[in-house]
Amino acid sequence: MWAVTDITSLRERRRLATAAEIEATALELFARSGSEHTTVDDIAAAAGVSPRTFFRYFPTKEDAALGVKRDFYAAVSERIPAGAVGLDELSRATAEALASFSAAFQHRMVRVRCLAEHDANLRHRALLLDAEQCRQRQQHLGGDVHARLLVETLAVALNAALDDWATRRHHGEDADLAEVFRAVCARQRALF
Amino acid sequence: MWAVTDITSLRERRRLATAAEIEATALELFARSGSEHTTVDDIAAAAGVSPRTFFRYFPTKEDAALGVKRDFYAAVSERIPAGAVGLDELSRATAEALASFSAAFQHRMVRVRCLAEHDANLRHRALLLDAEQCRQRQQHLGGDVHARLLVETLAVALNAALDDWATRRHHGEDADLAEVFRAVCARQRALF
DNA sequence: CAGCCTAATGGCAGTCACTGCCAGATCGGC
DNA sequence: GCCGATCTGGCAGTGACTGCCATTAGGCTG
Repeated sequence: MWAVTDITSLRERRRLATAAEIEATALELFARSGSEHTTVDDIAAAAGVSPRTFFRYFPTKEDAALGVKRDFYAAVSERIPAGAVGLDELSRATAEALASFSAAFQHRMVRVRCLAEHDANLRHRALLLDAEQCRQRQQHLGGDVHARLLVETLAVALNAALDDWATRRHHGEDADLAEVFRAVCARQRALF
Repeated sequence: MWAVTDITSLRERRRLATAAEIEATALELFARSGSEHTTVDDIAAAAGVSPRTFFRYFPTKEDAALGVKRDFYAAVSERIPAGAVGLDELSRATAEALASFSAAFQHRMVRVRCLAEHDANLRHRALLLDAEQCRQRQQHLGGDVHARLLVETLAVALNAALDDWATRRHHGEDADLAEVFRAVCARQRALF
């Protein structure tokens, strides 16, 4: 048991490389034929691993393409202060997290969002990840109705902003994610 | 080509009866063992139909237990005016729809909500139905960001209210659904 | 009542997602 | 070089879901 082992041991690096290879392959095949007409065997063969190994990395074929979504949640979550209980506070922290994304990461996000837009399987799986994330944050904030409303109401704005932003980006517009999010939050507030 | 044929032709009645039989069976088996450990063959056998026939009535085993959810959407949708574009207006119409439910229907709702609370498969499938419903309403209202925020923000309050209400009911409290919904809407508004 | 069209059902074979199990290869520490 | 832990591949098995075809039952028409 490697006391303070380096994050990049050989095994760790190989694992990450394999996961990345599978993810890239899945994205390419899904973009070509849609997840509906792509089998796990297809992805595994194209990525150079056995189907059995595929399932050691991802629980479903859709998950293989949604790595960026998990990274997104990780990035946002670590920017949110522990004791936040106000919508303003959470929105601001979220916007700051969005503003910190690298160009490469933003590009990955756009790609996957555009893919999911026309792919029901991907959309559904992404929805479950969203819900799971909301559940975790909600319990982290107390688990009562107030926490639920807070987390889910924010999630609505966040997802709407992400889709709006990705669409604009995909159409060539140079939209700023944090700015789009703030604008969407304002529109949501205006509903009341 | 039965010009104004009765809704309850023999065939129609038998179909509805079969669907109801399958739904009741699924609910019972899910309550006993969870959807995870219940196979379609189990449900079909207990309901007295072949597995092949089961899939002619429901696309997945989870759907067999969520009939009340589809009925719920149908009931709420038909009460919502066509040209509604304000949150207040939609909330009020929704509350009125909720107030019109029969005791029997409310009982079905409580039962399924409590079942889904501890059953990940059911919860996930219900989530997809919710999303699909939101999508439809959103497109019905124009399909822009405003429509999306409107529909999904309301859906957050509605689902939170339904779960809160079902929990109270399950604990013996005589909670009024429309009232709980209005209270949750107020709490959501107070977030801003 | 007999005949006929259509809907409903059951069975069967097939695809595919996903899992448990076991055997072989590989890596890292000694 | 040796050993324990990890990674991998293959294989068999379960279960969801579908397409196809033969049989049955409902309901209309002559």
